[in-house]
Amino acid sequence: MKQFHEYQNPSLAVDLVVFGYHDNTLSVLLLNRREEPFKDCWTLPGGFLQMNETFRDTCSRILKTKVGMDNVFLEQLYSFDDLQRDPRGRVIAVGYYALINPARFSIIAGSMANDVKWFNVRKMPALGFDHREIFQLALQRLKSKILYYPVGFELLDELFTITELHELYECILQTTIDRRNFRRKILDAEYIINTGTKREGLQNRHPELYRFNRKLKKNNFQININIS
Amino acid sequence: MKQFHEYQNPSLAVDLVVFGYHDNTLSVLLLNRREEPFKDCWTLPGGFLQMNETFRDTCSRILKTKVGMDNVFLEQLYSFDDLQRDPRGRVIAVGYYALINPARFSIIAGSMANDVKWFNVRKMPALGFDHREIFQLALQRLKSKILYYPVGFELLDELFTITELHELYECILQTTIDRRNFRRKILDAEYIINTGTKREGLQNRHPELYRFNRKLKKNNFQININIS
DNA sequence: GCAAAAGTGTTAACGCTACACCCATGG
DNA sequence: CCATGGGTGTAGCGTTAACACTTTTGC
Repeated sequence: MKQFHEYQNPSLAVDLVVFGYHDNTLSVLLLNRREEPFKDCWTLPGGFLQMNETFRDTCSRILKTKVGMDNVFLEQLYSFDDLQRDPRGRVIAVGYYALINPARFSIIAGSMANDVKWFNVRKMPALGFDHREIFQLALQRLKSKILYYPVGFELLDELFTITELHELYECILQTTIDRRNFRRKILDAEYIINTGTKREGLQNRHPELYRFNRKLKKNNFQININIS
Repeated sequence: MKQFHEYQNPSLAVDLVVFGYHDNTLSVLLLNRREEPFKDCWTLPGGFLQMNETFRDTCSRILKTKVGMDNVFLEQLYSFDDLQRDPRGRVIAVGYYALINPARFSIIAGSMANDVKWFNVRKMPALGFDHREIFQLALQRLKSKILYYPVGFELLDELFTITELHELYECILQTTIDRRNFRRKILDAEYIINTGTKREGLQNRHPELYRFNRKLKKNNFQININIS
């Protein structure tokens, strides 16, 4: 029998769909490649797995080195194994998506010049490799996840108003949701806690500030959408 | 820069959770290993990915050679990348689950002697590697999938009665579901088509036979469970 | 006719949608 | 005191859960 690592194995990469929410817009972080293949094309940030790394480790390393982010929400999406997906050879990619609050990091089209840029998810450029497929799966996953799991908090500040959370939901789901029904749903589910403080300095009534309830009980949560 | 495949890469394997339904019991196919590691332990069927294969190809090859099955429902579960998950070295496994109708295949504890056996999912033995984790994720996925997608048909015969489908749901979800409400839900969703024929030779009223409607419209399907 | 399972109908309770209304704030 | 958005309440509708009843078959 052959020794274990004498078999030829495909290369293993991680590709990241990094979602950020800012100014009522859901965006994804893209890199403009300097090298072939897909030179000068936009692609998802990604990198190869090293022997002593888990996928999460690789994701963290990429996020840290390429875009200066740390300690973010990460979830595995799917593994992409098409034989032709990388012109350099057999590369299998494990897709992950990350949710980050752009306000926490300073690289909004910053340090890496034109290399790194946020793109509105509704105005995506052509992507290299099979990254469009990965991106679309990530967006779809985010849409369904937010309906039954409190994932939106990763995209907002520590303290937020219900209106801000409401706008986030409308933005991600691309629908209108009744403001008052949304409020009741979210409060009933006990996903958020009233901090007692209010957002000051607005022209009108100061809304109450909430934070995410990390000790939530059960999955008694289901946003229903009104399509109109 | 190094050539592409000179990097050392982890080995890539596929592990399969093969579900079968028979006699009102949901079962999983396990193999008793002849070799180290985990010699004489029960494990999920699995195998290494070859350079010219997709994961699905690998799954099909394993199903065909190890248990003689062909052309079955397959879905990717998750990729397992713990550094220590295989004592032989770094092996990354992509979990898949399959749904099969045991009646279609003859290897119910057959050709491979004591090697291959169905286990009731409620009475699983200890499993080698991290296979218990993979199995549990598969079972959980099946449970949630069956609530919104007509996946149960893969486990039944071509023609089936509503009662049989109902029993399948109760078995997988481990609850009781009101017979009459279940019938209405399933019929309203138009997931099944009345064939006009009836199951003959029973002691009581002959139930109508249905088959799966492959041209279903939309995801207007949601089984709700009554826990009692 | 009886037992057992299949098929059909009904009702009451609940949850959701679609609203109207009041409140707080700055200008 | 007006404009603007935040906060609260509620009526009506639709869906669902929880049932009872009838039908068909073999013995």
